[in-house]
Amino acid sequence: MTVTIYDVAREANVSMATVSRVVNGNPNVKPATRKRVKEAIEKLGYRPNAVARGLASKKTTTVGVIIPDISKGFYAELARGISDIATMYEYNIILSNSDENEDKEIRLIETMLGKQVDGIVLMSDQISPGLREEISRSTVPVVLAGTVDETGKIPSVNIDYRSAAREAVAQLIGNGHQEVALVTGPLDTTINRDHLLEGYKDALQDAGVGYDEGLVFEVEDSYDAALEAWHATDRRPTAVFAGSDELAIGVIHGVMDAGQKVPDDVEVVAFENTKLSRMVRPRLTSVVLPLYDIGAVSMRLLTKYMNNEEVGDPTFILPHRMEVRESAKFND
Amino acid sequence: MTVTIYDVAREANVSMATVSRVVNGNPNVKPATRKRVKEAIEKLGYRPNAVARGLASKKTTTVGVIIPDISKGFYAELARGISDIATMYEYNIILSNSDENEDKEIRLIETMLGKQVDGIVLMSDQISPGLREEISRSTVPVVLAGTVDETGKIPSVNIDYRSAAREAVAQLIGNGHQEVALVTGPLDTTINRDHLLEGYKDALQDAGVGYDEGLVFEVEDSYDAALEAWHATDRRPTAVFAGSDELAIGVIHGVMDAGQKVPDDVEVVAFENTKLSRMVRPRLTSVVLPLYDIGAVSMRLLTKYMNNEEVGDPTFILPHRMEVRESAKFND
DNA sequence: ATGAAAGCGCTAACAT
DNA sequence: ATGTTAGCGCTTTCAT
Repeated sequence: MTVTIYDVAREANVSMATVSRVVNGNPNVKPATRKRVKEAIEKLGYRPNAVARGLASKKTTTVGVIIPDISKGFYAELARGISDIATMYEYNIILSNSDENEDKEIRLIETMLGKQVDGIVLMSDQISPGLREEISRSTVPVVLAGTVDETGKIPSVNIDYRSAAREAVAQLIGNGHQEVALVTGPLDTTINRDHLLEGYKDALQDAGVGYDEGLVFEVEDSYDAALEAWHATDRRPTAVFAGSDELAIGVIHGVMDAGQKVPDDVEVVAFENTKLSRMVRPRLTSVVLPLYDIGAVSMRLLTKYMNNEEVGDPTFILPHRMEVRESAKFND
Repeated sequence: MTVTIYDVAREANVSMATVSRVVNGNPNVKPATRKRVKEAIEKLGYRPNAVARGLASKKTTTVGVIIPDISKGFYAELARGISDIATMYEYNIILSNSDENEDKEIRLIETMLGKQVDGIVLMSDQISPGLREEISRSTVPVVLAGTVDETGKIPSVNIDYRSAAREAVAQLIGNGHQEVALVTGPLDTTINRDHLLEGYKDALQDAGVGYDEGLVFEVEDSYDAALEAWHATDRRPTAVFAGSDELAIGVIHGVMDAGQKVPDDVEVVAFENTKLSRMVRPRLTSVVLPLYDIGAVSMRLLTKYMNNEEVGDPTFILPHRMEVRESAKFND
């Protein structure tokens, strides 16, 4: 039924070793025999069995990708960057959703190692001690994409979220706002707690503005949650820094529902710059997270580790910038 | 370095076959020896090599997923459905983006077959003859998710797009509109050409309304394209059926830019019902495509084929419905 | 430039 | 209930 390297060898009157050589592009084959082998391959419709190859060579040319939820735009964008570079280097990807569940994450790493992946790209909100332990035990390289490891030991690719937040809030303050709110997803994730919130505080402190806990809205990471939070509060800050485009839109609609205008009464800066940011009115001024690039760079980084190339500092920081549209106006 | 089944066997004083049995949950093992083996596994940190297992058993418990573009919400949602059911049945997924490119699609199938996947889920706008040929040659089952095969030979899971379009347009006409526009993505895809457009025509015909080609706007599948199309035309239909949420939002903003109101002056029905539909104002009335379910059902179907279970009609049609919000008002 | 032969780590008869 | 023995289809020395 299945055509093997033996069948090809017989057909071409050579040994299987020779067939293996032409299949793998080894130059030590006389052109004439190479031609004969190729014809035999064509004639028999031979297709190399990657599993057998993987067993013999101990390389599978596939990498594992662990993602919280592929249906979320944020991660899907990262995944596309990872995938494109993987394809470029001729790797395939085993993709699994973790739902941020530590047990699942650990189990997925185990499964992927069992499948003999050559490397792993991991995305998560948080590297728990258990996860870190598992990663450090891994027999193949692991790199984090858009995921901060507080210890800085695990290779990772990110932007400087804290500075980005700080700059955004500074711009808002620079526009004359004294009451700048922060609307963020759950503060139990590293990025929200140690980067967005801290960057927000940094900017306040830089400007000599007092920190007012009542202006920090910690909500579930969704449009509805932001909207409801705005409906529920009677605070009326004149500026808002939101932790995602979706949160920003929720806030904007909340502001509108309160009879105010964006950006005239309230300026809003978002964080992420998905295509959503251009599809709402007013359009969002947003810190742009280069998600595709983060994915791409992390995969590229992984290829280096898989080839045992020297990589200096394992912590990569990509540049970020702000896209100014209508929800907040800055002159730069 | 790597611990094999032999090492475990030696440690537990049994044969490798026995180890294999306990690893695979074969009941024919005395509890006492099972315990010894498990302890040896634990002690040595043994992890079965899935590649070796795959070579010996000719099953890899991994399936290939070919997707146009994982960064598009439409497909990401399908993918999540596929992934969840795959996980449930203990399959892993090799995920690759095709960008709707026929050559890539064919090459991906080849690669996946080379990796010995047990089955393939394919998504595409269009099953070209070349692709269909490749699929029919596949040594493992292939099922289409959210993808229509005109021949009906290839197993697939969809909704009845044509009826959905027909019903949506009929509702609009029922609201008294005589000029109902269709804003659709490229008409060279099966769904747009043979389902949305035809369903639109069906409804017109049902109601005795003449077909006016000038009311069909074929645009690139994006917010901007819809918006620009609306800016460019001087037709002022009072109702619109849009081929996606994104197109609908573009139309709505175009309508607003023309000084008209939705739904007062123009009623708009979208198609897809992404979370976007609730995040814009007015919120979208939209035909809901059960994308997650389509993905889930197609993966479930694939498991049946992989187990050689009998499946009757290979063409599965899931139910659809309309979610009425603000961009069009219906009383039902 | 080509071939022979030994694994890679496991499953799956078959035997006991 | 447990062990023995062939493979699975390929890569990779090592010879020649």
